[in-house]
Amino acid sequence: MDDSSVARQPKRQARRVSMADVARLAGVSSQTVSRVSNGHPGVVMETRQQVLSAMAELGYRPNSAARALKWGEFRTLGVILFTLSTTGNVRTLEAISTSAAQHGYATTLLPVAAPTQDEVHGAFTRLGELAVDAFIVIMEVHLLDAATVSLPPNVQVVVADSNAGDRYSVVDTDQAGGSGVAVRHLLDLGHRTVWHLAGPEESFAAQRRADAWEATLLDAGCEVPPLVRGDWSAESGYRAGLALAEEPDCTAVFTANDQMALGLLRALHEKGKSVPRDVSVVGFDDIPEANSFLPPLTTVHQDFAEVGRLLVEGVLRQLHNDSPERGTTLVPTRLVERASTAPPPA
Amino acid sequence: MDDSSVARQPKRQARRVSMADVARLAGVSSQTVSRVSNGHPGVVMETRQQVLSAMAELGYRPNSAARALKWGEFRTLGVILFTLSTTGNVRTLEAISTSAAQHGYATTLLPVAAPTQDEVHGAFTRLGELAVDAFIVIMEVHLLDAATVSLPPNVQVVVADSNAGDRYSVVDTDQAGGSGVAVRHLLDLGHRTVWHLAGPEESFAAQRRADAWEATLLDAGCEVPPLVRGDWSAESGYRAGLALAEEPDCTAVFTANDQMALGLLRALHEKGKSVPRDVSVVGFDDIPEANSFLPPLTTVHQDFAEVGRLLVEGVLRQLHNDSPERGTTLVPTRLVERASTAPPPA
DNA sequence: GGGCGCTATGTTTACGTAAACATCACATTG
DNA sequence: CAATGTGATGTTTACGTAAACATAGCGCCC
Repeated sequence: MDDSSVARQPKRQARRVSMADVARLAGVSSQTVSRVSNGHPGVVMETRQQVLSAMAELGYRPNSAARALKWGEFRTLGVILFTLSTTGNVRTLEAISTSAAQHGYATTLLPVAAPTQDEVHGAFTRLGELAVDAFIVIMEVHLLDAATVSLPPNVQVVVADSNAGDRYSVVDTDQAGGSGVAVRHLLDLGHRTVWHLAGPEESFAAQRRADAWEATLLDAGCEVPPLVRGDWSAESGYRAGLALAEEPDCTAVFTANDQMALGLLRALHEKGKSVPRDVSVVGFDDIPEANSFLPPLTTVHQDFAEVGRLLVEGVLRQLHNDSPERGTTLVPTRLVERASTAPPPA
Repeated sequence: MDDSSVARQPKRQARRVSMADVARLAGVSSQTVSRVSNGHPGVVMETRQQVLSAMAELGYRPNSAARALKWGEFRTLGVILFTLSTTGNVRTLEAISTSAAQHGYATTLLPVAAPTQDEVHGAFTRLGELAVDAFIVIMEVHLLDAATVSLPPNVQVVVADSNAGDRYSVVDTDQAGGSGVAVRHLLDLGHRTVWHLAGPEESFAAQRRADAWEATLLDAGCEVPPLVRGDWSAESGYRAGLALAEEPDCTAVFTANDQMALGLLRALHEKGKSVPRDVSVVGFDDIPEANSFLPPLTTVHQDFAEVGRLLVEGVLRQLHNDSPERGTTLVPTRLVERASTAPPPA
């Protein structure tokens, strides 16, 4: 599987063209080539042209390793995450890479196959070898805890989707706020209480959403129905929906993400329950497809772009100040009202 | 926006600990530190221990720039893509990064904000500066054409989702085969012809699917209905669906991706058309949610994992042989039959 | 017209690592 | 016991780039 331990030999293939080669062809010193390559002033037009055409002729390409060695930086951010199969991770990654690009940084992915301790440990061990200036970690915090020992020192880190604000700089969606708004929206419509289809236990985000759901219900003096667990997938939402359809007093469901809501809608439909007439449903994420569900889904909109932007700015700030930061930054959510919620049946 | 042109100054922050520092503390030569760091034999246990504890005390982390300079490789692949908002790109990227990791390579993202020529040109210019050994390009081929001039020379490239097999090594899903199967499935059910909701014009994949749809219909001696264009989004599928619902003889639709099919289903439902009783629908991609659509969607399954695997293996092979390859490798698809297709109404 | 400053270019050096080569201590052997 | 080999460690060098410093040519001013 992993041949990274295979003996590494310096590649003795035809050596790449270097500044010296270009300099020789152009009849100048390599320093002049360097000046042209970096757009420095003080090179007369004629010389510049000679160098440029020599570069073109040889297919010169600056060696980023040597550059990085000289500069002490790669202009690259490393992103550690478990999976690209959840919307949140993908959209966050997209925002990170876009934002990083705007700051002149590339983004290197360090996928961790499974969120097991061994895998995480291995990933952090390999981290030190990566051509990366700083890291952004998108993962459940208890796994980060387990691996903390091997987190390379002297490296700036920012964490998403975590509660480790006491030890790292954390940026996260305001899970609690969003969940509260979702639940209160349903209560305001007149529902006596709200059921919750939660994400998997090991997810920090799922936990936060479930906690806020319960707190909001208690705060409003409502009964707290038993918690139903899914695993983020539409399929798990479908299974949960089949069960919830049997609960006669279940008139409102807050689902921890939109995919599960999709499955839930299908189950309710199959069971002959109409949404929103018989049951109201609120999702979380506001994926682009949510507007095309049957019916269009009322859901909590997450601003992934903002999360990504703050992550990148945070880690670059730490990098430039050469000092770590702590504390949690929450990105607000907003409720998007569509057609899946209504007052309870009379 | 882009501050990559801002004057770069070598970071004069507290210099990182180097082998020399470790060597000094451990009372050995830096070469011995190197030997320990790389697990070479021929270092006596006691010395090794001293070095290791000196490393730990100073928080030593090998400098990957110097390493890369020495070895001539970064063990990193660059992936150029336009967007992470389409399922295909995301899933392909996921497969690439996983497969690369198994070969001991990291994956660097080079997002191109918009598929305009300027953007692409800029991206390719920046490529040369990236700490990357080879590239995988996921993009529409005509844009690659426009930018070809500035594609860095002496670099191995593999392309996904393209028809540039005559100039590059290309790996792609068998778009034509998959589309043919989808259309024939509908014809076999007894539909007189099949309508097509295509992806955007500038997409190569969309073009291939549309071409195959038309060819299959002609091949079967069917009338070819006017082509309907979407933009991959569920919203565009919805708009197209509203129009198609007005076509009395439209009993079967082949949709170029699953998201558009979702929107189409909503539109048909709103217009009082039952799927599959009145209209049959086939999608493309087989996203995880397709099974939870109303009704569960019959669709063409793409093996993104295989595409990613082949891309990585192809580019690594080129890298190790130091010679480019050409030609196209097609990854087969398969039809997943669910509940959205049936014989036409009597 | 000689010194001064400015511009264009060349030379030296350092970045951190690791291969290649050099040395040294000690054990083995004839 | 001296010659020889062997294993552990140190020294030199090169990777490609770019900052810092050096130099050479030239116009300008008093």
